[in-house]
Amino acid sequence: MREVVGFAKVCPVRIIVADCSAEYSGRLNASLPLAKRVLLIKADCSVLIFSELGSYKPLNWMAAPCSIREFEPDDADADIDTPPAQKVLRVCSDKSDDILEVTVQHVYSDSSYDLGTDPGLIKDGVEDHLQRYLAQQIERIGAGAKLVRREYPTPIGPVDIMATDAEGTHVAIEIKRHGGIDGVEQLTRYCTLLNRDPLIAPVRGIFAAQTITAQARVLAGDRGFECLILDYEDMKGSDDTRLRLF
Amino acid sequence: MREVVGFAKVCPVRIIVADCSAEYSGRLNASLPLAKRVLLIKADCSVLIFSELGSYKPLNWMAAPCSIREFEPDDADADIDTPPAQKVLRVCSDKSDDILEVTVQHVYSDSSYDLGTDPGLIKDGVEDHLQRYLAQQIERIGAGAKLVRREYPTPIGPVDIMATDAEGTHVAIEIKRHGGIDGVEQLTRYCTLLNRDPLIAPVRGIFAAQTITAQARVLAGDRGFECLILDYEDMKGSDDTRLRLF
DNA sequence: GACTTGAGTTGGTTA
DNA sequence: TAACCAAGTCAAGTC
Repeated sequence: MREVVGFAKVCPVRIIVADCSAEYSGRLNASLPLAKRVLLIKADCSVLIFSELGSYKPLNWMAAPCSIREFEPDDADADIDTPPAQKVLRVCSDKSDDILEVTVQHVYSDSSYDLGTDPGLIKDGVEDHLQRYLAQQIERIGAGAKLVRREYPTPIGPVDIMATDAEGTHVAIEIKRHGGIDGVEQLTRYCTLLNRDPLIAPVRGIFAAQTITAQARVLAGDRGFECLILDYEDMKGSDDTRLRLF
Repeated sequence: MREVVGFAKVCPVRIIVADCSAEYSGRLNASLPLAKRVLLIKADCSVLIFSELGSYKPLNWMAAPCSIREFEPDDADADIDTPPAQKVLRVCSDKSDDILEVTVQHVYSDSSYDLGTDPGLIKDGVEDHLQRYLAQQIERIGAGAKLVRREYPTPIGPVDIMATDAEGTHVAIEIKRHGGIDGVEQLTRYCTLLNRDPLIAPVRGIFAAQTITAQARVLAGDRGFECLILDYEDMKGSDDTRLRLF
């Protein structure tokens, strides 16, 4: 095969529609049989291979930073039985020994565009809001509760919310959008640690989430934690920050 | 705005390069300022918006199943100061009330392709394979070891591999490709539970992975677990399933 | 730079 | 169908 030099320098973004097959070798090996697909080669040389269906995840890809070398077959590669591969893109990761090799058979379209730098996405997250709302509306864990602070620091990471209940007992709250076993484990680690501190012990644990899986609920019960279902819309409706504007 | 009918029926895959802005509203709100980007609209009407950089994840997207309606501005929308939007794509999820609205200002390219169904990806080297090989080659945990079964069921989920060692002591094995603290916690849960059963106790724990983080290693040691590094290529080389073919 | 945690996670398998 | 778990997860924040 003859190497074609300077591939990546043509243009920032290249879109190819072609019959292709691909082999990935790295943390796993993955093989993609010949089919018509969309190849997206971005400015950082990352490569994405898409089919007609499926989510935003490509069938196969190479993440940046990586390098691309392009090969064309010489006559020696010619074979009567199989149509000649028009080109091979060998994409090598710069960080590891991952390799994605794309063999392109027939090209339906190949075009390049300069998009320029992207101003980026502005997000307005939900999990963070759950935490903020519950901190604002801390009596949802029980009348007389008081907020100590959000993101209460410990040596093993911040507790989402630290509060005290009506009796003045400390309450550590772990918040999740969707509560699974992992979240209970996390809360366990915090409570175990906090209960070693005579200034803070005893510490109650509350596992708060919009939804909690059955297994997590059982585990939480086993660990002596209370489960609290959070109704996002309800909390949003009770939000009093709007009132503060007046 | 005037609605353009039948958008999604044009062709399975549509690739648009255009100046566009986008607003997503759903589990969170996300806003994308005007910039030149690549839009990929797949056969299932899912929409992906890419910039020049970043990983395989689009800046913004809508997952299938969803519906697309396309609008064009009428004269009433004309504005002297701002260039007129050429079109608006309103993408609505069929399952939830998620909406992605893409405003397209200037189109550099707009083409469609019929890719056909994809034969799909063939993978090799995922956790399942590690598990299968270790079950086959169970003496990697020590001479005289015997496999009890893979996916050994417990009330809190299946143990990856249950075995016995040369002395007949039960051994619970948790397998990960990359071993972190979570995996050790998982193994801890299993062993704690299993050790309560007088018919099974005592149970040794082995944390087996291709790589194990230093912290997980310390935690595993603290819990009395043995760590075992798995060499996938070596295990694959020792695979005896090929021999069974003869 | 390694590790931890969340994600509009996505995807697959099983009960 | 729902729940659980793995992912070539990715990406952000922290240590």
